Amino acid sequence: MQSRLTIKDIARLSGVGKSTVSRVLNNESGVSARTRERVEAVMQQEGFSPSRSARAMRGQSDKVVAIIVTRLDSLSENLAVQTMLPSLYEQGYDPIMMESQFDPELVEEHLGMLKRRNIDGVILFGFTGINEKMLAPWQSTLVLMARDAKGFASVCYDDEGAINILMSRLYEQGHRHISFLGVPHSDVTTGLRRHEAYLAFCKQHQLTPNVALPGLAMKQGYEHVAEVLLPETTALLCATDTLALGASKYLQEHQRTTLQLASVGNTPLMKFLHPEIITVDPGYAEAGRQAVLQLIGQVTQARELRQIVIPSTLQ
Amino acid sequence: MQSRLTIKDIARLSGVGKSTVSRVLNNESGVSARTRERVEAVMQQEGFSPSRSARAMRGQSDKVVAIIVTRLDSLSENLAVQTMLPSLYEQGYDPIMMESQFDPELVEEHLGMLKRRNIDGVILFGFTGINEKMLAPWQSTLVLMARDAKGFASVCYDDEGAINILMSRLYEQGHRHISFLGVPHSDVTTGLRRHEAYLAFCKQHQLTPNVALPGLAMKQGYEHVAEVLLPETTALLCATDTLALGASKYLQEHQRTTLQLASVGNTPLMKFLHPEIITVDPGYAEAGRQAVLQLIGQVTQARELRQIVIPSTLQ
DNA sequence: CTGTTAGCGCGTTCAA
DNA sequence: TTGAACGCGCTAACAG
Repeated sequence: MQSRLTIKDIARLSGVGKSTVSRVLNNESGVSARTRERVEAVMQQEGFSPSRSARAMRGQSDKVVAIIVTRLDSLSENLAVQTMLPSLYEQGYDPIMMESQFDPELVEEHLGMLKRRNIDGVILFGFTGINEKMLAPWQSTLVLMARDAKGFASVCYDDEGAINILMSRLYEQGHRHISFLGVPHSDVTTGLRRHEAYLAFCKQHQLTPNVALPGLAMKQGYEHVAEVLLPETTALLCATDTLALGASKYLQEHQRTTLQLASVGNTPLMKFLHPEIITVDPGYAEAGRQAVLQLIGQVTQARELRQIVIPSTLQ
Repeated sequence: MQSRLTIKDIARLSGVGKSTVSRVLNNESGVSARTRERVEAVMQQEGFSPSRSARAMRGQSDKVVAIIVTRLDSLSENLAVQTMLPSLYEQGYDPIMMESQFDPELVEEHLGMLKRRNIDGVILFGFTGINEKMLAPWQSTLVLMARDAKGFASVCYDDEGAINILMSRLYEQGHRHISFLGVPHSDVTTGLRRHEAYLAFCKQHQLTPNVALPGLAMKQGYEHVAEVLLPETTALLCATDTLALGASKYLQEHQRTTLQLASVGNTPLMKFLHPEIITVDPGYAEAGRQAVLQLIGQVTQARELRQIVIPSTLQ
C-alpha cells in the first residue's frame, strides 16, 4: 500500500513548482500552454488525483451533500434519487444518504450531524411535521423536495396538473361518478393540493365529489376505499401509487374489478402489478435532476433560491 | 457565517496547549483528570467539533464508507441497508450510496471513484457478473453481501436453511407436489444453492421435483410460473419475494388461488399484499448489522475476513 | 503530565 | 509565467 503521490511529486516529476501544479489542477489562468500540457501528461500517466481532505481543509468544500429520504423503500423517492446519484457523481459530489422515517426529530438529529461535518448541501424530502425553524441554518444550502416553503429552494410536483390530467382522461372516457382517495390536509402537497384540484374539477364539470382522506400508507388505502365506493361509482382516483395499490387489493378481493382506477405516480411496481390503472408520471426523474442542478448552483454560484415545479405527463 | 472554532481556540479558552486538547479529543491517556474535565467543559460549552478534513488529512481515515446496492428499489437490500445506516452513524461513519444496476462495469467505475477518494471501506451487494479480480484491491476493506468469495469477508443468507424451513412447513401441511420457481445457476446463492436445497429435500422425502428457473424479476415469475403448474401441484415455493409477487399475479388472474405459496424474503410489501404466503425472513436486518460490524472491525483493527451466515427464521 | 515544534497536501500570497 | 514561503486544523515526536 504505497502512499499516494502528492502535487509535490507531480511537481518534481514534471520539473515545475508545486504551485504551478496547483494552478493546472484548478484550471487557473497564468500557465503557459506548454507547461500545462506537460504537467497534465504527468498527472495522467501517474494516475494522480488530489487529496480531497487536503483540499477540503484548505477552505474549499469537501464536495459532500446529503440526501434525506423519508424511507429508503419509498417508490417515488427512489425514482428521484436514482437520477440524483449520477448527476452528483458527474459533478464530483459524494452523496450520503439518510432516512427520516417521517420523524422530524430524526431530521433534526441528522442535520446536526451534517452541520458538524461541514457538509455542502442537503436535499430533503419533505413531509408533514418538518419544522421550518430547524431548517433555517440551511436556508442557502438546502433543496426541499415535494414541498415548498418560503425562503427555501424547492422542487415540487405539479399536483394540480396531475389531478387535472387524470380527471380529464376519466371524464373523456365517460365517467361521471369519480371518487377520490387521498391524504389528509396536514400534508399540504399530496394531501391538500390534490384534494382541492379534485374538488375544483368536480365543481367545474358538475360532478358530485366523493372523498376519503385516510393517509399515505398502502394499508390505509385498503381499509378506507370502501367508504368511497357508492353503487354508482365507476372510477376511482388515488392521490398516490401506494394508495392505489392498497385500494386495488381491496377491489380485487371484493370483485369490484370493473372500476377504473387512476393514480398519480408511475412506479415500476405499479406498472407491473396493475398496468390497467391510468397513471400520470409526476416527473420523478426530472425532479431529481433539477434538485441536483439547483443545489449545486446554490452552493457554488450563490444562485437564487428557485421554487421549481415539474410538469406531469400522462402515461 | 463565522468560521468554526479549532483546537487552537479551545486551547486558548481553556488555558492549555493544542496537543492537550488533541489528547482529550482522542481519549488518549496522559492527561490529568482535572485538565481533561476543564477542556471537555469548554468543548461542550462552545459546541466544538473537530474538522473532519483536517483529521482525515493527518493520516487517519476520513470515516467514509460506500454502500453499493444493486438497485435502490430492491426490497430486500433496502431492509439490510436500513439497519446499516444507523449503525454507521453511531460509529461516526458517513455512508455514501451507489447503485450498480447489476452492471459489473458500473461497479468498476464506482470503485474507481472510491479509490480516488481514499474511502475507508465498501459494502457491496453481490450479483452475477461481478469480477473478483476487480475487487482484489479492496480485499481487506470490502464486505460482500449475499454472496461469498474466497479471500473476502461476506455476509450471506442461509439459503439452504431457508428452503428447508419452507419445504418442511409445506410438507407438514400435507403438500406432496411442491413446485419450485427460482433463478438460474449463474446466480450462485439465490440460484444454485436454493435450487439444490429444494432438490435435496425432494430426494430425501421422495417428492418429484418440478422446477423453472426464469430469473430474478417479477415479470419473469409472472411469465414462467405456468411451466411448473401441473394439475397435481398443490404448493409453489419461490426463491424470492419478487418472484412470488410475479407468480401471485398470474395465479390470481388465472383463478389458481387454492395453491399454497411460500417464499424466501419477508418484505413489508409482500406481507401486505399477500399475507397468506408462507415466508421465511432471511435476516436482512441482522445482515446489515453484521456487515457494518465486520467492516468497521476490518478497517480499524484488521480483524480477520469472516464469512458470516445469517440464520433464517420462519414468519 | 504538559507545551512546543514540525509537518500532512493543498491553495494562496508575494516576489522574482 | 513561475516558484518559494506560509498557513489551514490537526496529530505526533520531542522537550520540559
